[in-house]
Amino acid sequence: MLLLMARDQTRAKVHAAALLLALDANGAGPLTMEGIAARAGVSKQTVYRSWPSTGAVLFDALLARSADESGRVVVPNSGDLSSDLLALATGMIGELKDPLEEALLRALTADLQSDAVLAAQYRELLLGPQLSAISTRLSEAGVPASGDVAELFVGPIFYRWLLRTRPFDSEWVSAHVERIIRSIGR
Amino acid sequence: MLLLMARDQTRAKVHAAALLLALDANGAGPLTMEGIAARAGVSKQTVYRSWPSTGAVLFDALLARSADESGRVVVPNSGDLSSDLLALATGMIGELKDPLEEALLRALTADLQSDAVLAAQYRELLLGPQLSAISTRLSEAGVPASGDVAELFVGPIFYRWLLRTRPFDSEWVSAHVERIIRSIGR
Amino acid sequence: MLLLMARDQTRAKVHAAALLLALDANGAGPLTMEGIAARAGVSKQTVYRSWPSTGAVLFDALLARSADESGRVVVPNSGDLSSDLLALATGMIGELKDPLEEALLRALTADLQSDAVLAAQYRELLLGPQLSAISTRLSEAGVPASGDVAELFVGPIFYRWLLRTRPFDSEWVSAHVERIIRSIGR
Amino acid sequence: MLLLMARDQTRAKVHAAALLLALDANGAGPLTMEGIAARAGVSKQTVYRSWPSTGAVLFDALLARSADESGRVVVPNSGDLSSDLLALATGMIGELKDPLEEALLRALTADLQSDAVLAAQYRELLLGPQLSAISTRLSEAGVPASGDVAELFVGPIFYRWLLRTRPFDSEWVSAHVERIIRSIGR
DNA sequence: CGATAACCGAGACGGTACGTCCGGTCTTGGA
DNA sequence: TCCAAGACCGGACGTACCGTCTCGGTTATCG
Repeated sequence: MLLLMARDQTRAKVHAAALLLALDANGAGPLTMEGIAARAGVSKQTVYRSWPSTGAVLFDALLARSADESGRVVVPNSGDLSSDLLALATGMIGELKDPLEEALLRALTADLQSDAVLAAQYRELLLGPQLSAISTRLSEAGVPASGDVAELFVGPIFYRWLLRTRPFDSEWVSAHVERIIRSIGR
Repeated sequence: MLLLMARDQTRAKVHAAALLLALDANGAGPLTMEGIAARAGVSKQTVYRSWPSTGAVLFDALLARSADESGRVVVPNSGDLSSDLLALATGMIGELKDPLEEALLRALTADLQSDAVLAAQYRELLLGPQLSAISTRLSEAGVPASGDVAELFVGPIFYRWLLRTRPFDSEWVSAHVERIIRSIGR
Repeated sequence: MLLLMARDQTRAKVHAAALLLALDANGAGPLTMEGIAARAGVSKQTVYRSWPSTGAVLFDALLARSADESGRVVVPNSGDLSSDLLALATGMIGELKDPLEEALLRALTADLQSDAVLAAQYRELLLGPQLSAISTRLSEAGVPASGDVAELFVGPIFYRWLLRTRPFDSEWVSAHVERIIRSIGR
Repeated sequence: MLLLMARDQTRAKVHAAALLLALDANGAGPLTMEGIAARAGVSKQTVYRSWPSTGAVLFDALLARSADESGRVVVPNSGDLSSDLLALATGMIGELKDPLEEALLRALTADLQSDAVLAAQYRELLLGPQLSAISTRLSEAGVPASGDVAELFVGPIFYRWLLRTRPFDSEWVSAHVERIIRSIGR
């Protein structure tokens, strides 16, 4: 007979509650521990037992999604760097535009500004691997200073998204990739 | 005869208090309206009369600094685009490293994530002009899609600063400028 | 040519505002200086110049009404003590039931509990004369300890009104007067 | 093993604080929720959780005293109505003169003027029973309209106390009882 | 008639208290 | 043994009034 481990069930409920709240309360509601507990039908203490802050809950929910989901954005490697970067950028932007993902990331980004520990974890567990993957793909194409180029590639996308300067359109994406390619200089 | 410009005096006191608090309470203290009022020796209502949130105070303080200070970072125009961009990047990074400026901008950036109105003002009054100035300088040098290139220039700097991926050093800066120049393609 | 003295005009406006506010905000609204000033279309300072508290405004308004109004309840003296007391009680109760008067008196009574100066003025200028008049009428009828009897007459009316134990009806009033007459004992 | 009855303890602390504050801040201090919480060493929210206003706290404290204290003023029944009323009046006046009781009742009476709910509870739970007890005692002595006579007895005492017209002395008390007896008319 | 002072509206200001929300900790009672 | 339920202290929220103050713009007496 299977006894469901209450803890995992609880964990899932809390994650779901955090995602929902981040989604519909984006901008307005500040996403509180109390709110998450209430939405998850769980006592506050249960939430505090496992996570120290709303940011930690969000981060954990994000990690869980990464693990679950097989459809994570992955750096393609077809041999043609230009088309691979285009596909990658399109994938990243698609993810950033997904309402749930967007709400989650914006809420989390706000928390990162005032939580150094969380920020470090974010860099190590999410950002780092992503940048490394891109950097590795560039290295394989013989690009020098591949880490810096990876940042050149990702930076403007992040900048546009975070500060909402202008919406993403496909012309911009392809022009951006072309500029990256040119910047490599052979 | 002394004419007290009561309002301006108050405004200055609040600005000063916000700057100080953003400075030494960076990370730890969450910069509260109550705290600002107390530090400024001013009643809470006086703060609320003029600003709806801590973010608004910070933003206003930042604007006041921009107006006051003649030493704002300005886009140089020596005729040599490469050296001008290098000077500009160095200036921007210097500003981002200034403890006071840094504390201010980080606190403000956190607030921007959950305050759409403030975010819009920030884009229009601070970011926009900066990007425009860079874009104009690029146009004068005959660079096409100068707005996009300006973002390509600024984006990675902002990315590194916000996510603290790696510190800025002079090698990176000059390599970054070179990549930008190459990306223009002719 | 008659030049209206601005001050009296102001005084009248403030009185009117206080009466209106006491009337419709009875129970709910706590009758504030700020509210009175706003309702009177007068600056706060103008109110404070002439009265130290809301209670003082109410009291002054009440005094002004007493002076103005010729129809004040007065102790009748027809020679028949019994019918005179009945007329007096009926008049007093009628006044207490008048919505404006009632609102005014209840608001004022509440203030009296926490303002000793105001309470003393109230006793001396309003209550005292009323009790004295009744006492005098009783004396003229040869009633001993007329002051105490006056209180015996007034006390239960006030008690019923203030604590709202039961509504006044005419049977009670005449029975009350009969009891007072009997209590005199010759 | 110690089981802390947390709630009751809190309740007691709040009651004690309210009594103390009503006592020494009588007249001057307006008895605030914040003050009660501070004096009780309790958070504001804890006070608001259980009572909606200072009046409610006072009323509850008064009720608790009534329940505790065996020495409540009680209507005596020796068979001699006159001496029983005298004892009763003396007891009531003694209680009204007790500084703690007086402070409590005056503060509460002020609140009653602007809180209809509280006023109703006061009538039903404290005044009503008192008047009923007196009325019952009068009925047993064959007094007609005993409820009205009870009010005739209590009204002037309350009137003197509330408006502080004159201090109570024993001559007045016995004269008052005599007048009540005479008013019954056989 | 034009100066001069008093009065007034408007409302900023330093405060105190309001009543609410949330952060974290701790206790209790039922499963 | 675990956990929901929720009381509890603390602190910030944003608002309402308090009573004081300065500011301009009328009035209305007086030189």
